[in-house]
Amino acid sequence: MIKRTRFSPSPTGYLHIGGLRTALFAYLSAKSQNGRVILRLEDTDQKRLVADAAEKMISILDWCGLKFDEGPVQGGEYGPYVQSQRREIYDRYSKELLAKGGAYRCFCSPERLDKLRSGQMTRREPPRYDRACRDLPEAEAAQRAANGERFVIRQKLPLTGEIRVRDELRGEIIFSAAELDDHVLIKSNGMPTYHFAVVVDDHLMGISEVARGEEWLPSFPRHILLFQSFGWTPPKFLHLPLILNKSGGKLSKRQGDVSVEDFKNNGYLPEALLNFCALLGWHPRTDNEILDLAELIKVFQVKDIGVSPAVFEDSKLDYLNGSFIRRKAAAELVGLCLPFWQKFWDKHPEKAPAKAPDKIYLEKIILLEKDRLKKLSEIGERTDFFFQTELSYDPKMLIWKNFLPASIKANLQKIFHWLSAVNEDDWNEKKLEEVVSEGLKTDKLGTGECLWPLRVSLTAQQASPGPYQIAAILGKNLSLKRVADAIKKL
RNA sequence: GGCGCGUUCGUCUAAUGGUUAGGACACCAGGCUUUCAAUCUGGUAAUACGGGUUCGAUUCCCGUACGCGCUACCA
Repeated sequence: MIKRTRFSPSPTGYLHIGGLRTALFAYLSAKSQNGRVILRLEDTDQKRLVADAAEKMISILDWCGLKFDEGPVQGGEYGPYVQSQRREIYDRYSKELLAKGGAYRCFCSPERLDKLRSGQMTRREPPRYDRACRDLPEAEAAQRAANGERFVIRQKLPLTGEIRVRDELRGEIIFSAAELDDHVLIKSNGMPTYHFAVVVDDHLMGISEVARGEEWLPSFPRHILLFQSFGWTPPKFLHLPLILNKSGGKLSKRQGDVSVEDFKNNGYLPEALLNFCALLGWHPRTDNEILDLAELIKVFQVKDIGVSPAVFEDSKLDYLNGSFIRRKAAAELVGLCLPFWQKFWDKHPEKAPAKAPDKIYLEKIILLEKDRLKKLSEIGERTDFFFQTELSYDPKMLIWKNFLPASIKANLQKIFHWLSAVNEDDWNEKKLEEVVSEGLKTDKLGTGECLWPLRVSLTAQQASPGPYQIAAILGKNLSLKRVADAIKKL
């Protein structure tokens, strides 16, 4: 039988890193076994819906590279894949459940329930529905409903005994029936709650394995019981450990960037995000941890997932991002960096190039920078000197260690002299290095006292790639102009 | 409060009833280097606590502590 998993977010906000990890594990679990992954939108709480959230969620999942086999956009034979469009289905099955005795109508008013709950709280009792309507005669309940009285449908749970459920990661978990209350399955507006919709949909959509957050563990027995009331075989369940922030708390927007969209805008690659999420609670059998989606699919195994919560700490994410940047070809990186360059130039118009730089020029720059880049968003700042004609900087920057300005000036003058002699056709990294090294040797000059000021004169930066590489890209005219400018400053 | 889940270097994690408790990131030191990266070499650093079981426990059991989750007509 083909494995079918699903990711079913609620479109009440942006996809965050925890959601991405859940999606990824569902995805990997299916894809590592040639299964299918389904995307389903759980929008049964109309009050909490956020405009555009569904669209954004779908597009960011797509950006991440997670391609679903069935879902709201691509359709499929088990649709619709949006719960709010499945009301008739839930209606039908709630009637069936009522008939089977697995549920009952409850006419209690919200006011009564509030009072009940607050009374229980003050008496330090666990807040629980008192099952007032559980034993209403069916004829009476049906009559009241027919009269238009508002009601909800509650699950009729066993009063005693224990409920044994199996989580694929933790093994058997035992709950006491007495701890569970008859929670709402169908709200008074006719919409199902999560508990009902998830069971009906997972069954109807042929889901064979559910990966979801650990926060669902407490309601897990209810779901199993519901499957049983319908006479359905439940799928396998994996409750993934939660992801915590650095201080051990819940991941939240206020703590910084948790939305995948933010990571995208800050220059992270989807490969790195996916790889990082995979490593949160899962580990490969081999020592190689740097894996893109295709590689993850190859080595992923459900049994390698751990059960303890993971703290989200982004230094490793930066490392992975750098690794994936280094893996990319220059041409592709240029395309990826372009929006970030543009953003930088928009913010610093004085540093923007006069005319749009050509692709070849950008590729050369990328080749120099890719080893140094941790995030694509750094590209503008790191490479600004490539696009300006005039550099402004403090002349002190040109000074190497304790050298005197006069001797630095003399060194730059020599370098200027040597470089001037290079033919424009020979102006390349190798030739420049040759010429300067030769000059240093004959004049018995140290490298630091010459190359440092040379590099600063070309870049106006404390840290950058080497001067030969930069000069080669800048060209003879601009390079010499910058050295001349530096000499004037001293 | 009740119920549930969890606890190995700072972080992500591996391993085993007997190991010098392994790897990765970060950090530190060194090599390469004009700088910064990349890269290479090395280093610091962990089994929450208390009881059992056992010849032996980090591993199995119990308890405690701590953390997290749930306790809605939210998901």
